[in-house]
Amino acid sequence: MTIQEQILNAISEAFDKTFNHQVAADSLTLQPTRKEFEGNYTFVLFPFLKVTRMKPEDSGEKIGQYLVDHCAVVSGFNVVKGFLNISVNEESWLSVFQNLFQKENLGQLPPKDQKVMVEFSSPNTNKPLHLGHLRNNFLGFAVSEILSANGYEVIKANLVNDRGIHICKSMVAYQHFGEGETPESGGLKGDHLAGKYYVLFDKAFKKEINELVEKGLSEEDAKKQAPLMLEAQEMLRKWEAGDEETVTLWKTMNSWVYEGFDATYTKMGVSFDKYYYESDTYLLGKNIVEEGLEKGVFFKKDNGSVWADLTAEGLDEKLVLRGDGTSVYITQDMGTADLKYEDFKINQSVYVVGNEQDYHFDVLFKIMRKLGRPYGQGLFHLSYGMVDLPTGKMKSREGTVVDADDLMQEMIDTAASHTKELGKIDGFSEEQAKELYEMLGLGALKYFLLKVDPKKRMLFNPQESIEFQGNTGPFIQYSHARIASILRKADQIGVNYTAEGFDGLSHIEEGEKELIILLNNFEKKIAQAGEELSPSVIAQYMFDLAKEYNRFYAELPIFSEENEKVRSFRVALSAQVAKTLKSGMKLLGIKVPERM
RNA sequence: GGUCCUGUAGCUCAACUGGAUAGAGCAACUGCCUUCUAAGCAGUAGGUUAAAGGUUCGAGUCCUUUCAGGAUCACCA
Repeated sequence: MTIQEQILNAISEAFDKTFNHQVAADSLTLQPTRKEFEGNYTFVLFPFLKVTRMKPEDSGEKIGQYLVDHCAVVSGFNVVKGFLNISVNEESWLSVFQNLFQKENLGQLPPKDQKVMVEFSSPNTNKPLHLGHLRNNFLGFAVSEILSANGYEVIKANLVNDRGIHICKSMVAYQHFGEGETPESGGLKGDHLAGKYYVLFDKAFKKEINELVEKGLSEEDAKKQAPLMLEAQEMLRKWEAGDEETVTLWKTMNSWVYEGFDATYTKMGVSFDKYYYESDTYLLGKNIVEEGLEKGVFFKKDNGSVWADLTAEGLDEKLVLRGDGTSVYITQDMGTADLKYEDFKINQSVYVVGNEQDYHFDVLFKIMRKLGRPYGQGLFHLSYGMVDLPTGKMKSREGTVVDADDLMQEMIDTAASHTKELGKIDGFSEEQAKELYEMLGLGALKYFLLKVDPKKRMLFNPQESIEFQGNTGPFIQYSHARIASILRKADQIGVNYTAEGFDGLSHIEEGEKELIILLNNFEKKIAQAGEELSPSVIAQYMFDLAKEYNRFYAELPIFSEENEKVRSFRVALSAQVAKTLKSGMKLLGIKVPERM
């Protein structure tokens, strides 16, 4: 039983014995006592004044006294207005720490016997990844790690958008302007090469439009009649018909792109268990349209188009199949949802997709539920806000994007120059130094993108946004490296920091108590982050813990402490903080160094 | 126009889901390296939580209205 549970049980008892009022312990809550008051946990009395029929102060006195008399963990209390502040004795905190310290699999909650698929990344194969994708990938990866720590079996899935008109645009431009360029001959990563032709298409296309407009066409007509656009549409038809030359070009260019993506994913530290390709799935879902018609979930209009009527759910009518019998986006999403279930028998499915598709997923999920899918209640859209630049929104066609590869490299370079400036790499081999720069650069970037509540849009200023001080990844990494250094020294001079080493310790300092309380919250935070699908919960916790540790580090001596038990305890406490930091940062996909 | 999201210190974000005097970081200023890593620690300053009503013992949090920013409402993806 945890300390909180013990206190709550005793409070419940107090109500029974003192006020003859029955209230279940698990319906009561404690909150951490604010720093400016004495105590560890606070019980708010206001809701119970009707029961006690006393002033708040007197009610608090009664309950507080009962706790001191009957609850072994409570050492004292005070009442301020309607707040009962409860102090827990030091032995209890020590035993909490003993338990934590000896716990195996720290940060791994018991198996839930549930499978969840997390779909994220989902790139288009006509251009390289950019800053927005970084937020998506880091979020998806972190959420996967967090769910896994919560005891779910997690399948990380990447649904690659490898077909369609936008892919054909790159292909058409390549045919016109490519002159047989390859990634090798051009010295260009494959995804960047495809992106180059996508941009070239747009340029040439705009030029054609202008020419047509000068000849007197409306802009709308010009867009439809521009030869390049007609070519792209023709290429899409050929691709769908399986035209050999088209398919060969498509395969070639996509294989270049995948090589490029692989390199980017490797650098990001992101991986997938399952790839889906839209070229395989884009025809799925038509059978569901039939099924929906039979079940009366969909209806057919005069021109043959099929619709879902969601007006009763507060939404509009939604097209699910065109009049000519061809699919729309949501048709294939319905099919893919079924496919995922058939492949893995998943209980839950998380879609990490930007908030511009909120409505789409609202519709999709409502449809799947109306169709009675067994996984219907387990569908979640992890909707995240866009990343804006100081100059406004990113537009890939206009080249106003922050490229993912470039940005990661910049971060690593900055980390390198910063580290050298501080003179922190004495004794590092070149290899080790390089590894450290990557750790720090990517740690800073990942932490920056993950510490914010996912649903909020965020501003990214390339010059100013990434810091290495304060609430940042490197701050936490630094805290870990500091402790690693302490542990090295402890081993070297032979400090026994096993549980026996500080057994029977009689007193702990305030700062140490604060650390124990924080350490004890780790699994609660993991559970919360899992429920909310929010890595920012973990990020915030990591910062709080590192901050509190650094205070401890500055205030209390370790090796110059003369009492052997106290010294052992402080090393053990440090070791536990390091373990927790490492484990928590892993949930964010961030590595921590032993030295920096 | 309908629907949804967001609005907290100059900037970037918190606030344990309705609790005490709204907290951190950055930027500014002041201290602390002859003891375990100063990418650190301590402190000063910075707020009408966009605005106005309401609900109650209590509201940044819930409700209503207004304002501002964004997204979305295609036989596009």
